[in-house]
Amino acid sequence: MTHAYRIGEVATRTGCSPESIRHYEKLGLLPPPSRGEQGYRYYDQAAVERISFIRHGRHLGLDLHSIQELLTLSDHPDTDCSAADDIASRHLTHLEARIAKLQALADELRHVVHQCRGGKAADCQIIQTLYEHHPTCHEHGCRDAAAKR
Amino acid sequence: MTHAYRIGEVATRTGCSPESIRHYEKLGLLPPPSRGEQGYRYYDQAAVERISFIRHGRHLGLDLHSIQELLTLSDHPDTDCSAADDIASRHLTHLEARIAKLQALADELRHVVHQCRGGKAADCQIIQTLYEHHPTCHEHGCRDAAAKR
DNA sequence: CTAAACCCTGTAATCGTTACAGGGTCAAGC
DNA sequence: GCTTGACCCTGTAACGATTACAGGGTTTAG
Repeated sequence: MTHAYRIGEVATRTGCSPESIRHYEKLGLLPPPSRGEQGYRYYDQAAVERISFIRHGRHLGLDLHSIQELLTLSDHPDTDCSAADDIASRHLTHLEARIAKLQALADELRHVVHQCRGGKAADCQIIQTLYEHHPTCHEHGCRDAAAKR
Repeated sequence: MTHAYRIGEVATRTGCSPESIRHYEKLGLLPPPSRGEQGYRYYDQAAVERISFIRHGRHLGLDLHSIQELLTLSDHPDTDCSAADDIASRHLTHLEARIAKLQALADELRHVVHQCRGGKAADCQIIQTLYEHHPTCHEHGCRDAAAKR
């Protein structure tokens, strides 16, 4: 027996806001649900699971387009699913690149943080660095670049 | 002698697109430059350095609001610059949190990638995981969750 | 003198979500 | 009954930073 949930109930169950659910519908990730006499959306259990699927994908950082592709695969159970693996691998590669980049940024920031406690802005190392920053210089030893000014 | 550059030249020198430069002006990060008879913007060396400053800040992942604050500090050289340190520290903390989160996502993805080579979508572990994903379960050993279906 | 390359303004797109405005519907308590 | 609050509807705009137009004017090189 599959109950009929209104959008607010589904939102609670899935952790998705009603706005997001309507948004997914508009984008075509969700089939249009049945409507009550007053136009309210009514969802069955399958829809709840589909929304959870989307939610979990988002939680993993997948974009809605990738999730759409995965849903399409899921809708055709006889399809070869290596495409799913491709999507996940692609995303993983993308994540790793992003992590590496953020890691590099954090390292750069660590170099300049706590270098100007109590000083004046005119002497601030952080501000100086932004004016004179050379992308190739990541070492502590590069004083000449900072001394040029 | 400070030359007058048109926006395209400045774009080349700073690595910023002309659109971005105009955007920064509209947001108030750049003072309105002087204009030629035909309305062209003309920038001096100080403007080029200011745009480079913005560019470097963006390269570090700072948002334009933080950059705005840093520019204001820089415009008032007698101000105490501990605010600059706060901005950088705040951003570093934010970066580290984001890295940790992405790292966790990457770990989760690594668990599911390469689990369904050549199979059908109906049996795909990736798709199964998205339907049944439990945020608290990060271990390899949690088979019962996957076997419930 | 013409074509390419540049510049101008203003608007809309991107991505996913949130926040409205302006209106309708349903349950509870009085 | 009737009101109050919680819920739902649609449509539009905002967020942040950038990019991509459209539609028009200007400069520069061949």
